[in-house]
Amino acid sequence: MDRRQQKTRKAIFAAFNKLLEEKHFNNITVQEILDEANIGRSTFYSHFETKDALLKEMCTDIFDHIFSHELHSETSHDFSSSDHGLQEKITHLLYHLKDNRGNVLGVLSGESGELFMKYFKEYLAAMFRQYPECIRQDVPREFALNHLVGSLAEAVKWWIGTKMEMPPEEAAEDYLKLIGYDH
Amino acid sequence: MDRRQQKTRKAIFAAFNKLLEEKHFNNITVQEILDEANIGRSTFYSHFETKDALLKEMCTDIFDHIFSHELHSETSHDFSSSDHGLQEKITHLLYHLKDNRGNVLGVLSGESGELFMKYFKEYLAAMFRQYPECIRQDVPREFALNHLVGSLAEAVKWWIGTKMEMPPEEAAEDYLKLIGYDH
DNA sequence: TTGATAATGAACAAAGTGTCTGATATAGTC
DNA sequence: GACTATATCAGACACTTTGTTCATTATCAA
Repeated sequence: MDRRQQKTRKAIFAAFNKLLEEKHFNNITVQEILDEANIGRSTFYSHFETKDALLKEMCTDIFDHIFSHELHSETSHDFSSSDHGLQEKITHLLYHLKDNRGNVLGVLSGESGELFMKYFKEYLAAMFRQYPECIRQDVPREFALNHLVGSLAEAVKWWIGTKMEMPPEEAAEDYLKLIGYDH
Repeated sequence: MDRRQQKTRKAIFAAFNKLLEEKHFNNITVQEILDEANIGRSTFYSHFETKDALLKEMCTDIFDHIFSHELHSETSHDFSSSDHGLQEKITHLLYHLKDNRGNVLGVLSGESGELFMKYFKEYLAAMFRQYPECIRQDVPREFALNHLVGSLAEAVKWWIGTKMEMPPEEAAEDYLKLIGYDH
C-alpha cells in the first residue's frame, strides 16, 4: 500500500480516536476529523464512504487485534479443567485491554460505548463458542449464550469504567463466580 | 393541560414511535416527525427543545409506567423466600412488556435499542436495590449489581428479540438460574 | 363573549454532507 | 534521475437538516 495512503489512514484513525474520547460519535463532524487529522475533505472521502464506515473499519481493526490471540490460539487448553482455560482466556483479554493498543479504552468506556459493544459482543460470542461446556444445559442454549456474552461485555465495560482498578485475574475470577463457574 | 397541547404531544409521540420501528433514531429527521404527526415545525419546537429531548421524555414516560408497579409496590413480599419475590417481580415485568403499552417493544428491540437500554438499566438498578440479599457478597458490590442489571437487560432484550416465545414465568426462572438464584 | 395561548406556515441563517474539479505533490518503477 | 500513476489538496458546489422568528389563525378555558 502506498505510503501516502498509510499515512492518511493512520492520521484519520488517530484523529477519530481522539475525538471519540472527547465527545459522542453522533456529535463528531467530518470537518472536525479533517481538521484534527489535517487532511483535505476529498481525501477523507476517498478513504471512507461515510463516517459510519470509518467507525466500522476501526472496530474491525481494534478487535481483530485484541482477539487474534484469544480466538486463534490452538484450543490446546487442559480439557480436564476447561473452566480454568476460560478464566485464563478472560484474564488474558483483560490484560490485552489494559495494554490499550489501538486505544480501545476511550472507545469502549466513552460516550459512544454502545456502538462498540455491538462489535465487541460478536467477538465474545465466538470466544464462548470455544467453551461449549460453559453453556448451561438447563436453559435454552441461545438464552444461556446471550447471558454469557452480554454479562461479560457489561462486566468489561464496568471494569474499564473504574479505571481497571481490580487486577485482571481478580476481575476474571469474580466474573466466573457470577456466572456460576467458580467450582 | 390544554387539550391542544395534549393532542399535539400525543401525535408527536405516536409519530416518533412509528418511525423508531422503521429506522434508527439517528436517521430520523425532525421533518419526518412533523409530516407523520401532521404538525407544524414551530409547534414541535415549542414542545421539545431537540430530538434528543423528545427521546428522553419518551423514555421517562414509558419506563415510569412499566415500573410504577415494580418499584412502588409495597415491599410486602415474603421475606422468608425473597428470591421468589424477585422472580415474581421479573415475571410481572415481562408480562408488562408483553402488554406493550407505550410500545416499548419496537423501541427496545429496534435499531435504536442501545439508546433505550441506558434508561432501562437505571430502572432495573433501582429494582435490584430492593433485593439486597440477591447481591453476592464475595465480589465487589458494584461489580455484582452491574452484573445483575446488565444481564437482565440483555436477557430481556434477547427475549423480546425472539418475539417473546418463552412464557414470562419460564424466562424469569431461567434468568434466576443463570445468575445462580435457582435454589 | 372574550382574553389568553397554542398551532400554523413560511421564511431564514447556519451548519453539515457528499461530490466534483483542476492543480500540485509524492510514490513506486525503469 | 526521469517518468508515470495516483494520492492529496483546496475550494466550490448543490443539497439536506436544524433551530429560530414572526405575523396570522384557530382553539381553549372562564
